[in-house]
Amino acid sequence: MLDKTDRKLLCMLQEDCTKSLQVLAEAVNLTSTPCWKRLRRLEDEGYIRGRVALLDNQKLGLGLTVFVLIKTQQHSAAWYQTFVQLTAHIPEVLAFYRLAGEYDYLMQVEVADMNSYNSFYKQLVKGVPGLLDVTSTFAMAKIKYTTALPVPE
Amino acid sequence: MLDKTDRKLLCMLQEDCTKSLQVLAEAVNLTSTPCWKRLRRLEDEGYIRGRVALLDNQKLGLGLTVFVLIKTQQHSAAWYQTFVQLTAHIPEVLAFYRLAGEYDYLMQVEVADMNSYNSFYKQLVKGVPGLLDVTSTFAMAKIKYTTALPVPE
DNA sequence: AGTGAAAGAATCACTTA
DNA sequence: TAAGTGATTCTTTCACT
Repeated sequence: MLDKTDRKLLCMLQEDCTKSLQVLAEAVNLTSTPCWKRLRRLEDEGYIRGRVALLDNQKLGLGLTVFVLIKTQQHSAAWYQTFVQLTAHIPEVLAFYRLAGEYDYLMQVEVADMNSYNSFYKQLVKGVPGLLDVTSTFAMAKIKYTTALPVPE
Repeated sequence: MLDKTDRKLLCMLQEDCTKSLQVLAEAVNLTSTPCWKRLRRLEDEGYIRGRVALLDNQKLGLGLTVFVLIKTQQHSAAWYQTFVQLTAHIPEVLAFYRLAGEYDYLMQVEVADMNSYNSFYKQLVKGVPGLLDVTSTFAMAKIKYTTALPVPE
């Protein structure tokens, strides 16, 4: 279980994981060793999945975010396998969820422009048979995007 | 502009930013100093937005991902301000996009369970007047979720 | 782009409450 | 069981080549 100190550490690290042990330790009124032991425990127990660098979409020339809503009639395990194989490994697909509701799947796709999206789209509908409805919804503005989860009390 | 070495460094760091300079440098056939200078440049020029720890939803008791599709008739700047103020600062809202198409906004919300989502939902529809259609779509499975952007050639 | 030195941070064995 | 000290080792950073 997590105490208040653990939660504070997790919050700080999901904002910025370059903070040094010293800084983290001071913030929770510890010295570096007990703080380090906590971090290691949080990592070992799986609270921390990893530490990553976040890159800038625009700088990389990725100007277009598309949300793809998909309906299908195929519900066999084999079809699902193929679908996931063909799509989840495409680097432009950042997120991919199976949904409950009107649509069966939601995909977040990051591409350079409409041209690139067109290529992706063709690849998708050609590669995966049995897609009933593929609705592409384009993002006009990114109001918020964070990787920081709400850390409960 | 980015050369092949820069791109490789960016790719490695968006997988795991705890890699030491030595490891990174070896991977791109450099010694640590020139490698470090590149990283600093990539950071200064804004290619790297930050380095963060990724936490585990389940471990934090966040078992429910909801995508909220919103239609509105309000399009004034003032209304938009209020809407964004009231929603973007809610920690359960991880992502929030303005869309082109049938729906006006898409929100990704991470909560513990249906109960918590109910609270969030009530807070949303009470706090923000003029929401025409708020469709909550629940994720059944997370097939893919990555923060790693495709790094172009 | 590289060398080598200096500064800084993480890690650990051991001690204390 | 949790925190602290101090030594060791590993990393980052920088002046200089």
